[in-house]
Amino acid sequence: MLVLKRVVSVGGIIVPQCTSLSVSCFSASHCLNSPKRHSPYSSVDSERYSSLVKSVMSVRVSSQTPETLQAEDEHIYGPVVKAQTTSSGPKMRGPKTLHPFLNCEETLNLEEPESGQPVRIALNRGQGRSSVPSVTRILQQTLSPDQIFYLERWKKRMIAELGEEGFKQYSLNLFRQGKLFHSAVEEVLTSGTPQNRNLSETPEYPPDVQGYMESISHILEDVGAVRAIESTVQHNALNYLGVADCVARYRGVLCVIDWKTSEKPKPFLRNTYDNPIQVAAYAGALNNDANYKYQVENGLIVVAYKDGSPGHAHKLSSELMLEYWKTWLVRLEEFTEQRSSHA
DNA sequence: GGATCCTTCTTCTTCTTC
Repeated sequence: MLVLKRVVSVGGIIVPQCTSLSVSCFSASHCLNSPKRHSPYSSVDSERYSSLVKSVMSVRVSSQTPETLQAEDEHIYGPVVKAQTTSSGPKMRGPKTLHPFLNCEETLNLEEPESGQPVRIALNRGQGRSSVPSVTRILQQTLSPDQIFYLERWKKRMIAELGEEGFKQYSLNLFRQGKLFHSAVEEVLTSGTPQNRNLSETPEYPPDVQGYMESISHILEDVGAVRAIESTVQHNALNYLGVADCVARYRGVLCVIDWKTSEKPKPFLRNTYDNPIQVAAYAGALNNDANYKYQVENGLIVVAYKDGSPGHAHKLSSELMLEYWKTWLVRLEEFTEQRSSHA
């Protein structure tokens, strides 16, 4: 049975998300090319029924909408300068074909030994890659109008509080902490297996990183068999690339892992916004990149907190990964359309 | 040497009651 879990707005299009997809979908790539067989919702005219679906599926109903909030903000902050929109043609309803998330055609060496140093393929933009867009850029340029609205509102409020310069420093500091945290995680993971990492001798992290590392120490204990770290993945057929944080086993399951720092608690997967799409995009690229001789179906988003409170590990099952992969394909196609209309 | 790239982050209603 299919269960309609929630409704996600993708570039202004309401996409019903389903669970309980057939597991057999992942063993044969042809299944991915015929989603209708598995999801009756994929044939729904989502534009026509979007408001209905939204009102039915929304558990919590707020009297405030982006529209009413915008009117209020305009009153307080002045008129909004709207970004130019590019959608001149008919609204896209989803990708015409679903490219396989897994690459089943190539001979894969699943028996590849997992010991040894993790792979780290550096990003080399010089080798004809300059025109290949990145996962981050694609996600940033295909944010939904709601996402753009809330992000802009947040930014305005922060600037009102901190001033332009204060906000700039605040943002730089968040980025700096994120980078330091990534380096520290990398250092721990390359220092050995969970068993022989010397956890009693706590390494001296920079003060800004100490709390984050404490926050995820219980999660790192379950991460082993690290295969790749900060490694470039490129989907040659779909023409995009990215740098995956980590590929390793979490509680025995091979995952693409993304490490995140956060100021706010993110106890649920839905609190991580586009992060699951990012992870699915990396996994799909890795699965279709000849540099990697194995396939990864699962994902993990690890959220760390500065005050050292227990971090969250959000598991992305292969079923969920496939759902987010489909969402990624929509975003990718939207980006490609944007690009061609600008050319 | 400088410029550019990929990342690093940032959003999710309100204030009604026990």
